[in-house]
Amino acid sequence: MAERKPTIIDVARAAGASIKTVSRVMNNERYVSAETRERVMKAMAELQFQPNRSAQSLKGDRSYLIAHIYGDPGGPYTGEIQMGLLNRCRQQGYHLLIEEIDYSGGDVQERVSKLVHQLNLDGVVLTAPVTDNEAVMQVLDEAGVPYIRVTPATESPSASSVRIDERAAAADLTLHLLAFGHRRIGFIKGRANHAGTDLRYGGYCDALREYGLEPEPEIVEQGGFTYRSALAGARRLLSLADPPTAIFASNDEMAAGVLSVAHDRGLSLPSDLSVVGFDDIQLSEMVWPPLTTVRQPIQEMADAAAEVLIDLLAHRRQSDTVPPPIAHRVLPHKLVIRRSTAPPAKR
Amino acid sequence: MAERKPTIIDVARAAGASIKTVSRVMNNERYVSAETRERVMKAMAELQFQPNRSAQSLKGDRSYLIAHIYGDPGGPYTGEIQMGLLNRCRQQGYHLLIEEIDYSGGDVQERVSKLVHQLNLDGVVLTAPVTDNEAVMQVLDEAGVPYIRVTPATESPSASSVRIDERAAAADLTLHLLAFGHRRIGFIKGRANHAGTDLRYGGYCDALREYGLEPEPEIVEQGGFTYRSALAGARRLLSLADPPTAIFASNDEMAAGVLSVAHDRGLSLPSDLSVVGFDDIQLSEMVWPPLTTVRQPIQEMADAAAEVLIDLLAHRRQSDTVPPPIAHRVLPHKLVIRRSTAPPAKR
DNA sequence: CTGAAAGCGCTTACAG
DNA sequence: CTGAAAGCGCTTACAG
Repeated sequence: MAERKPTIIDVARAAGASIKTVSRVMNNERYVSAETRERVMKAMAELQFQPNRSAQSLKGDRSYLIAHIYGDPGGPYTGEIQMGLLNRCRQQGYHLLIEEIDYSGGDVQERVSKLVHQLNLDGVVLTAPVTDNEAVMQVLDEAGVPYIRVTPATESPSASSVRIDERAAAADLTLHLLAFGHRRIGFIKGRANHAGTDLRYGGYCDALREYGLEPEPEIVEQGGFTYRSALAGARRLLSLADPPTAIFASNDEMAAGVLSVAHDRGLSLPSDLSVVGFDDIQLSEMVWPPLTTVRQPIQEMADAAAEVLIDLLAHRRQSDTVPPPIAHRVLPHKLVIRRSTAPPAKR
Repeated sequence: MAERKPTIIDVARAAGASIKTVSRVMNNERYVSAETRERVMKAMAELQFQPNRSAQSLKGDRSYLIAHIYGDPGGPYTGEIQMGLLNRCRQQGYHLLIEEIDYSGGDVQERVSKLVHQLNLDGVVLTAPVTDNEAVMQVLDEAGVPYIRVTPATESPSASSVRIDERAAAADLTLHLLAFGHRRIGFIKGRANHAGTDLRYGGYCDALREYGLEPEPEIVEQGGFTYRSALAGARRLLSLADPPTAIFASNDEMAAGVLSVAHDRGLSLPSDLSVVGFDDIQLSEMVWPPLTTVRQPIQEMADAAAEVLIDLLAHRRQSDTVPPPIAHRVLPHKLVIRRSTAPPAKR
């Protein structure tokens, strides 16, 4: 069974210094002579000393724990976000806790409060739709736990955020279809209460108007960001007497749903129907035809979020430095043209 | 900013009891009179008391932290595993930490050791390929941290495991193709050093032999469990003078790759080519045609893993009870027949 | 059934 | 630049 783990006392003894000095070295504080520092470092290495985070957390107030709070269980978006967060956290010695909250449930405040208080969380990353949850933000504000919002509906003056310009991205995608000659472009919306839903629809409308067109409610369907949620809408659109020649689905999973419905009807793609998605998750390459979509740099966004958050935490500990200002980063998106779009076939 | 959080002392004062008594109530220990227990519970509720996990962890030795250690970043399998773990952990008051280890990197031991010692992890869930990593298990054994293995290559007498019978599942899938009349069935293997790779290939061979056939190396390709890794093999198989009438890809992502290659060649599916995958991840419904595959109940496996682990932890704390025996659960798999398989077309 | 004391491994003021 | 003391909020023996 486990040997006794070395403590700061063992290190101090081995280095011939006080525990306070060891603590100083551990925390990279100033005022330790180079010589002493080296002796301590050597002792730490020899003993394979690893500070006990619980003890650090109890008196100090850092836990080295960052939580990702989200409400999109198992989705590919969440997976990619976590990959980005993980990379950055690991580099900086933080650990990542994942907390899915049942967004519809009423226990949201309580769960977040428990998390924060019991675990002494250092910081939190919020993704949609939790990124816009006032109750969650209130708990975090009251507890004084810093957080960063990924893709919030509106930027707040009190918390930093990372996003892409979803409206512009949706417009780019729509313009791509318009440039191909499509004039009747169906649209499938995302989940209500989700920031991206309105922004993407807004970008679609912007682009249509640029071409002197008005969105037609007849070819706009409600979806929910899942594959299944797009099926009914796609069927209705393709059953119209005058069906659209292209369909813009508000994310890639819904676009995959549109493709399935089209295949099922024996349409030949993309000549009979062009389809675009949004996000450029891995799925978009795996369906047939591969999706034209707009790439959100999800991992980079997550990485940037973690970076901003950790930077904030570092400054918090050094009360003599000026805290970094609230920042709202907008990362570049990119139109990715694959084989699911083409000029409309002549009728 | 945050009010001072109530501590056990505040609760004791409010309830007119000692802190030890409060501690007893918190930990559900015996020897507290019903009356006292109730007074304490009431005080805890009124003060919204939430025990500080760092303090509990420092002296006691539970952190309420369970880590999932894996080596398959961002894959859908990992996402579903985590959903299952999360559900169970939440119910039991545990939090889930995710630690992706760069499986090829050499720092595996060190990272796991850090995790365990710094964070006082209560337990660990291992999934493939880490589930078979001797170095990781050694660190955990030495540290005395309980762990459970999901789908290990071989069951060990010292750690519980959860799995499905992959060999039988692969045989079932192959028999399904054989029953349709396919006799030339290509196979794309998974990543080397991954337990599932050999088991799935083994099941394929078992089924062929049941029909008096021998596997032909000419139609067996090496893949790596990713979409891209299947493309080259699929192209080679379909370029043969006598191409297979069906292809068994060792997981769903690779099967999606096979479908893409087939579409690209203008084959009509499934009449020109039947394709099967393995796992039944969400993707399998989203491609065209939807994949015939075998369902691993990934979430249930994760749930069972967390359950077994947490049960173990509970017994550890009560030294007077007999620890639960090492268990190796085999969950049922299920053949899922969709539209990617059909009898071979006449030639 | 209940409680007073000591201590977990660190960090925070406070002195030198 | 360095260190001795106190304390974070709990739990573990140990007494009653």
